[in-house]
Amino acid sequence: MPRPDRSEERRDQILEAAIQAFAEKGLHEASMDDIASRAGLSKPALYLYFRNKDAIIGSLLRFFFEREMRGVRKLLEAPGSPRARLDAMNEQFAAVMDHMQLAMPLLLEFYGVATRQASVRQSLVAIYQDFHDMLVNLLAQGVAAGEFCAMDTSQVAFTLTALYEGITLMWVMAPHMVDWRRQMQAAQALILAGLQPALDAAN
Amino acid sequence: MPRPDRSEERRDQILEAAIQAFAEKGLHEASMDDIASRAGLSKPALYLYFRNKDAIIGSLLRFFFEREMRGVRKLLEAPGSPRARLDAMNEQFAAVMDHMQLAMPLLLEFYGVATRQASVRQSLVAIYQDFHDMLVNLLAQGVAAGEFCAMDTSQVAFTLTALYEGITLMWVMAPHMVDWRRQMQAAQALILAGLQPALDAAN
Amino acid sequence: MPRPDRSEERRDQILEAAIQAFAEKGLHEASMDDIASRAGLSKPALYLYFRNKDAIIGSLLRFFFEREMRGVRKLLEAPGSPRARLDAMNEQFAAVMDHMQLAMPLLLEFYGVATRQASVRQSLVAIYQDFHDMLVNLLAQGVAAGEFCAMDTSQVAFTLTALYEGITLMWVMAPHMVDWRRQMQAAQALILAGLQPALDAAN
Amino acid sequence: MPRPDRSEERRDQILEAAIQAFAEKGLHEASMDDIASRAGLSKPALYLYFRNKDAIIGSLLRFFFEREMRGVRKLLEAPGSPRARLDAMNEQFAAVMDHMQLAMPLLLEFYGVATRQASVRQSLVAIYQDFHDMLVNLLAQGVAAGEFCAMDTSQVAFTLTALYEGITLMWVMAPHMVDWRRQMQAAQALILAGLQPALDAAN
DNA sequence: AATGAATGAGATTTCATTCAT
DNA sequence: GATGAATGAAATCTCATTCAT
Repeated sequence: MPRPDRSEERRDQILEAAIQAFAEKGLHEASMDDIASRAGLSKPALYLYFRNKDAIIGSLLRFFFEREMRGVRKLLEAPGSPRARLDAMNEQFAAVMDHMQLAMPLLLEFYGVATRQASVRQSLVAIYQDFHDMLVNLLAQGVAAGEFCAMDTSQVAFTLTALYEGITLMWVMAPHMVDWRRQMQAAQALILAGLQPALDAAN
Repeated sequence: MPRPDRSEERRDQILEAAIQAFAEKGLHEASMDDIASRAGLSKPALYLYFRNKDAIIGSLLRFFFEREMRGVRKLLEAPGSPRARLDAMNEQFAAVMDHMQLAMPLLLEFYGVATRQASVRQSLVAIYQDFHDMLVNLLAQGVAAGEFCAMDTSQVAFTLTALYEGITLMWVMAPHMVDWRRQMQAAQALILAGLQPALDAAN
Repeated sequence: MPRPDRSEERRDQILEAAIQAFAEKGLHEASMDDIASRAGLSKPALYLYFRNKDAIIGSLLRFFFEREMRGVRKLLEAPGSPRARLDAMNEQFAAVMDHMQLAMPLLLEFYGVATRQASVRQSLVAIYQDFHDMLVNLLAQGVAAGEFCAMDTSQVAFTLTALYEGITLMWVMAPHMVDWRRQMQAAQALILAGLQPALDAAN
Repeated sequence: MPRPDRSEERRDQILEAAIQAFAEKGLHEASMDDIASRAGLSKPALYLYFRNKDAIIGSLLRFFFEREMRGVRKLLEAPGSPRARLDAMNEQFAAVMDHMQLAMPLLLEFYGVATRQASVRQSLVAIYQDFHDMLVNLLAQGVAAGEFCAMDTSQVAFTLTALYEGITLMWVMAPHMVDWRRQMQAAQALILAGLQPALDAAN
């Protein structure tokens, strides 16, 4: 009688432990021992599920990024007016941020990894691209529906993406001074103010 | 005959080498040996000028941050209309980015350091604050001069700051796809479009 | 099937090797490598059982001192007349000295450590105190039994303790010239000669 | 005009500094830098006067030991009865101890060095021998003068020497608990009590 | 005579990784 | 599948010692 494959389960257990260890001590400072003890496993056990430390980091990267991409995709398919969906998106990301505050330093270290590993960098760029494309789509719908004036949708999408990144970065550095939700809403309002549908003068 | 003091010179030489080594290999992966060989010195010589590796990183951090703050301060005192000065600022930062492309991964790692060291984090936050304050000042002048409509200057300043950070981050990840100068100009134009003085025509 | 715990065994193995290495080369000159090779282990293996080199030295110190204290305690409980027990004590220590000749330089270095580390110094002083107390006890019994005349037992005990230390020190420096056993017996006889019970003839 | 030779002066200056540094930090822990800075000289200057660190330690050893031997010699030639001269000797050594308390840890480390270097060991043994011979002489005079009963002068001299060493050792370890002067006097009295001239029962 | 500057050699310690069970 | 035990490799740092001036 074959036992159920606990492989997947164990991998998740390890990744969870790795997130904790990395977030707490840093990507380099956290040792395999740190991860093993948090996972309640022995050190060699880690090597049964991951080839080495880099493999753990890689898996974690994919885990983070894929989740982000899933989030983006969902929004793309959500119902509602473009404006409402932008608001919903902010809301959703704000919620994620709240939950992820502790892991944020880790995310930042992932950016550091990305600068050195082309493959990682490309994953990240792919996310930007996806997000950008979705925004373009959303904005175009808004223009078509007369919610926004004519615009260079790609350009505006890029700006919004950069705002997401920038506000997040600042929030990570000074969580007590930056209210992610409020700042993002305000920033978006500022952008959209310049994109009122005609009757007014357009750019 | 007292020999000239080469101390400062050597320190710079080492910091220069450290920038190279760190940018190339990463903050943790670059060893003291890597730095020493790039500086054309022996390893122990490094310890004549810096107490330890952290001291080198610390000096480098201060070096980067202080330069950034100097840049910001200069802009505050520059002549010209607010709009023109915003443009000049973009231009200046764009030029800096061009020169710093190789060191950007290092800068990103510094952000990682910042998330773990309160003192570093505070230096960084101080820069944000300075930049923000300067922008508030600039925007207020623009409002007073009738160049912009009434606004929450602090809010707009924050948004512009976040844009700087966000665009830079994206540019670091995909330098070939992101044209810092153009994107920043466009993003700023977008913001300012919503801040036209009332009842006037567009720019 | 749980493997037997070899932990204690390994620790002893390392301490044994450390004694050899330290005795041979000196406390500072003997490196972790020296200890490891004598123990037939790799250097990192040492760190599985001792936090660092100081921990090894500390364990060794305790090992030496505790053994000495055990020796002292046993004597306290031994049977026989006070005089006979003093002789027995000399005999026992003489035997120990014979076996420990090689480790004596190490012991001397421990004294050096003791001068710089209060905790070590206190352990050593505690041994002196124990030894002294035991001798006081013994002498008091002798006085009570009429074997010795009245005396300042504490003072005499101190003198005997100092003799033990002094003779040992001289023997370490010149083992070929100093016969520990004979010198100690003679010295003790000299002291006891002045402590004849009143009005009695000599021994 | 030849300047006066400052060589000797400089050497003493360095040795003085070395005593301080060694006493404070320990023979191994004190670095050439420590010595140089205490001597108010540069590090290379030390090498103008001493071939290396060991040479400094060697000089210091000789310095200490020779002074001790000079002290011993003086006593030999002093006037007075044997008993009185023994008392005077104690007094003198007690005074030395008072002044040397800080350097005592250093002396102990010298013993450690002695265990590893035959030449040093021999110097030390020579001192023991000198001291012993002087005591033999003194005791013989006392016997001749009827101050002491007949005895094995060599044996008694050895015991007294060991007492000096032992009491000093214990005093170094517990200076607050051991009063060198008092203990040495008492111990000597104890010995001499057994060496009363005849009329009483001899040993 | 004197020293600022430099370095070769080596010490301790850590860690990712593997073996034997 | 799991792990206690072990290690090769490398990193940081220190120090006695020496040049070049």
